[in-house]
Amino acid sequence: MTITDVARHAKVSRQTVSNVINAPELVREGTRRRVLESIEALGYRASQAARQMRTGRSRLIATRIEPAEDGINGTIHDRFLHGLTESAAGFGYRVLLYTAHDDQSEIAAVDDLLAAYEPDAFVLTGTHHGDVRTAWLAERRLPFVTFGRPWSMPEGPSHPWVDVDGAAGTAAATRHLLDTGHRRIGFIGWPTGSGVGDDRRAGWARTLAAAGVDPAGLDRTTDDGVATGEKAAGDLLDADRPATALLCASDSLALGASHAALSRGGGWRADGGGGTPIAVIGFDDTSVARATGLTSVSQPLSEAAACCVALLARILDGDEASAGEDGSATTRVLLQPSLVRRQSA
Amino acid sequence: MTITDVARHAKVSRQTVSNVINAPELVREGTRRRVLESIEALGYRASQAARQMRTGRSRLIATRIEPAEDGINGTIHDRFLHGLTESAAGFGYRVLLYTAHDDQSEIAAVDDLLAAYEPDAFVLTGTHHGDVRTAWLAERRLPFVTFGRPWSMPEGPSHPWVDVDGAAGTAAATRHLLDTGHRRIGFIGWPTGSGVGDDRRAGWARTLAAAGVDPAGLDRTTDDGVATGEKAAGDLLDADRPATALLCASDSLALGASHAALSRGGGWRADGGGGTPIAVIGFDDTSVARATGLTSVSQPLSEAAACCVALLARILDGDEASAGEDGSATTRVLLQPSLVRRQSA
DNA sequence: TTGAAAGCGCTAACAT
DNA sequence: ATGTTAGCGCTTTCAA
Repeated sequence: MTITDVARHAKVSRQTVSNVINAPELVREGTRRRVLESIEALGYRASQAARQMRTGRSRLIATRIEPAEDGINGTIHDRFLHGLTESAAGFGYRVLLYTAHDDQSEIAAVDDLLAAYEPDAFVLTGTHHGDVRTAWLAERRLPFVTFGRPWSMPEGPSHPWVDVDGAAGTAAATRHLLDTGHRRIGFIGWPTGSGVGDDRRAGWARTLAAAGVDPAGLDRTTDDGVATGEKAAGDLLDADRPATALLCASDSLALGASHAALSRGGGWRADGGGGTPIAVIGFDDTSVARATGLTSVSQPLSEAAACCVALLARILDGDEASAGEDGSATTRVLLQPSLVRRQSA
Repeated sequence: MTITDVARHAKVSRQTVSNVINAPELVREGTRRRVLESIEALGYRASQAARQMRTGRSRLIATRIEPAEDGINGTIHDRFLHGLTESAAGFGYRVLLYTAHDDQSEIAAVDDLLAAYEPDAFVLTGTHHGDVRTAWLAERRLPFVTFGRPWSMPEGPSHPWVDVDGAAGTAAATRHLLDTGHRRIGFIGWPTGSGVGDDRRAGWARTLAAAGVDPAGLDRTTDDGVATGEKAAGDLLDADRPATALLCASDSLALGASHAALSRGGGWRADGGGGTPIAVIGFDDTSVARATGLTSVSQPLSEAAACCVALLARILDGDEASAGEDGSATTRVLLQPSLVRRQSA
């Protein structure tokens, strides 16, 4: 089933069929309809390989699939990937997967892919300080978008990115806790330097400051995990001036925190028990949060994925009309997360 | 960077370079080394598109990415996908994604993909009774493997598949509970007819039978979910002859069950409280199980993915030598799950 | 063992 | 508005 078959069926030349597909305005109405009917009748679809040879475009977007590392937080990558695949299809692109375990091996994987499959663009996730991947891609003038801000851009021209405003998320969560009457709102986050983590902490800190609450002794730093979260929460709850609410940088930490609250008789699951229950809020709205009734900050992942694809489509399919003055005006998207309220806060 | 550049660099004809890559035994040692050096030096890799035009092989494996539906159990698909991508790369294949929301739309997606990208094979997940996808693919003689048994094959020739022996998993879990002294071991599973669910229930039932334990009043059927699991577990725990252990068809159900146990003071998290704690075991060893200390039956997902790829590679790269008498001897793989013991049982 | 010729299906440039 | 020509990079004959 080739373009020649269609041409024969529609009694036109091969080229006319090609024109109907790629430059319909060049073909007379009647001819076009006849060709389209033939295409329909024969169920023809252009071979991507042949097309790629000619045009140099593969209509493939490559992205890395992560090992679902930590388990709880890994699930968000899954949702992002699904959104990406769906949105890409809408623009006539397909998603090609590769694996890697660090920046360097990802560069190697990208290089490999490039030579063989020539993906038109890349979507990078998990940007971090000192990310060498973006520079590598930028140097080679390869089209790409990151899901995640460039956390350490030494000035210079940036690249297109989509991200979720984590600080706004924790700020909203903190505000909610303040509104519920809490003053001693603890924060359990990751060690300084992680970009994402610092951002989330910042939203909490600035909201507390704006409300005139002293954050002294309310900030805890720990690696991600349920056990570490439980320990840090224990710290905050057993302090001289104990926290009454715990905001966490991840659902893993929050799950641990709610265990700590529970074992001290102040958890939201400990029905009754006297006094206001200890509030706990997580981040990412993972399956665990949904399943356990944990209030959590939710990232609009499908939307983020859709933005990534839209950005790429604009770059690749060169919609000149929408390019800003400097061409970079709308290549940065910061999406707002939302607080999903459940039983825990 | 084409094969011509390499030929020039190595001072041989284009064809010889191609032979070095595709039929090394035809090329004299010295020439081959020289060509390989040129390939290395230039960083050449064959264009997949051009190769595909000639050979009709895309070295692409297509699979569906699911919407991470239920949340908790969806994460296993993620892990499978990662394994698939990694294993495929080992055989020189890449994984191409598509989405669909039911059998019919999946067939449409596959059909679409086929015409444009010509993937060499498909990996189908989530087989079920009355699955129309496999028949569709088989009719067209398209290479594919399913992760999941054909649950309703009306005799006839089957297709290659890889699955995990769910019954063996629940059997092992039941045996473990029996060994720990439990006799009243309840099972909370999905409504009859789901293949996977029936299988898991069967392992429990036959192990109880083998131990001479009467299963009367110990079997509960409910849709998947945390809330439904909690309710069913409540039923079993509040019965005249209450269950002392709860085996569940999923981690979602198990999570609900452990909540029920907890609220009745018999949960494994209720330290002390007198008497043996109520044991709970889940299925799939998801992040939730890991995070909450839930004992769960673990599926070897990377291995399953590796088997899928290996099966496909054998079919596609036609390793005649390893083909059995009837060619189907080793196209069905049933992997054994393992019980991951944690605090809950 | 190596090289030359042909052609996979498509589209960009040019000719009609 | 439609048709003709050429060639993308590769591999499969076939010839040397």
